[in-house]
Amino acid sequence: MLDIKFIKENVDTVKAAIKNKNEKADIDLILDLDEERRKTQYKYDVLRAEQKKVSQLIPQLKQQKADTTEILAEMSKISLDLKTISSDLNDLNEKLDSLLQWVPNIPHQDVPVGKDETSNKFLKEWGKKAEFNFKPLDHLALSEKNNLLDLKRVTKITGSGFVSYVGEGAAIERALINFMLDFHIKKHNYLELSLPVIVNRKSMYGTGQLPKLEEDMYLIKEEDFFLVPTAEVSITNFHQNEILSHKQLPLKYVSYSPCFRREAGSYGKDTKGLQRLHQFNKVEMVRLVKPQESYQTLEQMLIDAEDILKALGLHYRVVSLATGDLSFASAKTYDIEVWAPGSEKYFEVSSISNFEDFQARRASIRFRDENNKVKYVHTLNGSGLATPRTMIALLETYQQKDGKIDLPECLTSFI
RNA sequence: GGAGACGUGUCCGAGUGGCUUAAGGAGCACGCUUGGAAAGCGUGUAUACGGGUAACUGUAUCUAGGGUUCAAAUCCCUACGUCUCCGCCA
Repeated sequence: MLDIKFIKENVDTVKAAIKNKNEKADIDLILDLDEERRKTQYKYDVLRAEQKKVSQLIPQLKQQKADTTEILAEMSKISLDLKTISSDLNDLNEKLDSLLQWVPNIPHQDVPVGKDETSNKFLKEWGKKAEFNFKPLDHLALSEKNNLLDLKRVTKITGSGFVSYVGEGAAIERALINFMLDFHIKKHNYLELSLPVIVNRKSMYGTGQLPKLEEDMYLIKEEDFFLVPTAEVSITNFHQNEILSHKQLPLKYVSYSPCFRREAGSYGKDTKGLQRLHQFNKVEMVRLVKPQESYQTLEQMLIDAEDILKALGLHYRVVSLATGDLSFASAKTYDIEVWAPGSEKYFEVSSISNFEDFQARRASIRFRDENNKVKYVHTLNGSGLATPRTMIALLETYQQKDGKIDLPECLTSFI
């Protein structure tokens, strides 16, 4: 959510952001409504002040046995007027609020402008594409050889777009999760949280998944609850509606969770194996920081995620997302893409974003600074990492000629 | 799922329709006092949106949303949450 004052003072910036992010939001209508709301609020305040003043006189008048018929009649009229005005005010607030929900965050000035991922900017890479003296297999062939996954039976339990890890496959996935969690906790000093993966509507608004992505979410109708598409939702909303002390900041959290995505609109895309799933596991990092620290923190979180791939010895590259590829709530995002030699493709395994105060405003997460001023925190999150695609790269990179997988030592100690 | 109790500020806690401008206490901050500390004393202590150069000031917020009333923390309805008991299930 953007501050209405900010919108008012930066109309052109906001309109440009909406256009560059391929969003639709009617800023002119918002400004008109805000003006009207302000006027209505003032009318209400004045009349209400009058009502309170006179109401306080009534008991005195009654005590003096004065005739209050006339004054009561007058007050009755004020009361009615107030009702009308306050219902207008409610309508205006509601309308304004629902429009503001659709205004995306402003991209940071460093973010390349462009309408889709073809404008993403290459930043750096680490390691080299693995080379083989035989023709490397892709992860599907490898998992078949080693019996790591079952992609057929799983459709009986649920349907397509789900995976079952079997035997050593399940062990590898579990090792990955434990390895990553441990790494962030011990080496990067994050605090582990284990939170619900079922959240209410308010939380989904808080982190900005709603209203835009409702179609992409699994909904539990009876309760109006959602399955989280990422642990970011649970972690960030952990502090929903709080005023923290500056002494508590920065907060660094890491959490493992399954993630649920309907992937509506991407049927038939990347359906092969582990590429795109309705349910997958992910280790997620979230930080709440003071505003002046957030961009430095973004760089640190990128390094935290990179460290995992380095430890696993997987070649990757980092790109900075263009405005059109940026998520609704993000001001700046780095994607880490890992190389999978058998598939001969880079796969996105991490997305690290700075939301500045966009989520903090929606979820109302504030802090009292050194001068006792209440300000919004900045929120950031990053995958560290998503397991299925990491698994693809892992299997394909460490395959041997005989089709066996020779896993790096950092993982085998977790198996 | 059934029955009941409860929900007040940072926390505890008073408050059954107007004398509440939410008492009182604790905590916290600052000051006085002290060689230093503690105790004591004094002062301050929410958030949001308006108005004003400012001191200051108007409105809203007692879980949330509705209702009754000239007037609601207080009465009524609904939702949510917490706790207790019962039932059911791990």
